[in-house]
Amino acid sequence: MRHKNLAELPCPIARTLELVGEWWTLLIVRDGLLGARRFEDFKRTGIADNVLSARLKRLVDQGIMERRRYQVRPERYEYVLTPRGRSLGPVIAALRAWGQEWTTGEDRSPRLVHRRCGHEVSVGLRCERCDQPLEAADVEPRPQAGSADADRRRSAGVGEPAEDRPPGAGPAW
Amino acid sequence: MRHKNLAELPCPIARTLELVGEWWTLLIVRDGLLGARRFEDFKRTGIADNVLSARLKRLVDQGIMERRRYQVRPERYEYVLTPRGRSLGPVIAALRAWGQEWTTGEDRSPRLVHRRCGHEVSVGLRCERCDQPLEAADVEPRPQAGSADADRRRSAGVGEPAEDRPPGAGPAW
DNA sequence: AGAGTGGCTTGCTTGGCGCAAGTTACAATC
DNA sequence: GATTGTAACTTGCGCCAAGCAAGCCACTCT
Repeated sequence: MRHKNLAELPCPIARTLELVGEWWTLLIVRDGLLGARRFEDFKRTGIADNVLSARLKRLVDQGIMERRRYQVRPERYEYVLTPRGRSLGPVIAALRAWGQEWTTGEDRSPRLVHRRCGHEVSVGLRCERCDQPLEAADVEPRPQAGSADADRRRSAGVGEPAEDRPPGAGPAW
Repeated sequence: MRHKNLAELPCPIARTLELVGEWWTLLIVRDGLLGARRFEDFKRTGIADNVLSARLKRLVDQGIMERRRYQVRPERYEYVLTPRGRSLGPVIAALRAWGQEWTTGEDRSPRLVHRRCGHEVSVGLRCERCDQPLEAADVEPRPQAGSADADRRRSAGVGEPAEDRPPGAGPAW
């Protein structure tokens, strides 16, 4: 039996994970962002050949990477991120930031710097109107009008701390 | 044979994925951020009982969630994110943003809004010095001094487009 | 007494992953 | 011209993880 198909859930996060949530996939995207192009480049992370082969194939099918021939005799191919793939940058940056803050271990990964000023770059939440960086505490979820979730929340009181729940029981967001 | 242990790689992204990269785990964190607390809440996404049970156990062991008793007879437990878990917010937000831009399908997921002004929130890269939102193209990777990667790059010319590589062959970052 | 609830566990089956070895089509070296 | 090397794969094997269904336990409710 295969993995359950997350793409059928009415949620963009689940759909994204369906495409890139398999073991190794986001590390391949990371390497792609850092300039890896060839099978051997990606293998260096420690992924098994057959798995790498399957992942690259799937990423190409999904339009996240592009397979291009860089040599004719013998035929050799390399893999580069498409715009769709490159726009996973913030996901990778967010994973990286969390790992740096909350895990310990060697860190030989390249810093990400602003090309113009050389200063280190961070990821974060931002309000487009206020044009300000936000903390998680400044943010709250708001069910979409007409969604099943909104209905459920209205009738069950989820989202508003309910009486039978301990204090601080509201959503973290 | 189990999954290979990504935590041994000298990379904060790999270490993060070792902790939350398993199938379903980030959807559980998503639900936690949105206020889910009980086994039944998390099950609603469609995850199998035994898998959910294993994931929650692991998240608790890792300090990402906390198991607390909310009722004595019969004993009932619920799961809430710790600060460590809540700070995965930007990861979830980045996955969500990518899914909204690059996948199609129903979207019943709650919007994330700025608590004060009600305006929708986005995630993105930011230079702390320039205090400006950045595009992926404004960002470049810079190997850490003394890292094995820096050495490899110097000798192999990775990072600087090499002559035997097609145009546009530098890192996307 | 019987049904329902919530948080589990157990057993079964399929398939994903790691590992090692083989394959193809060449180029380079002895 | 025979061997060695290289890059991108594929194949085969064994174990473990995920999905599914069922059962369990300690209650409460009808």
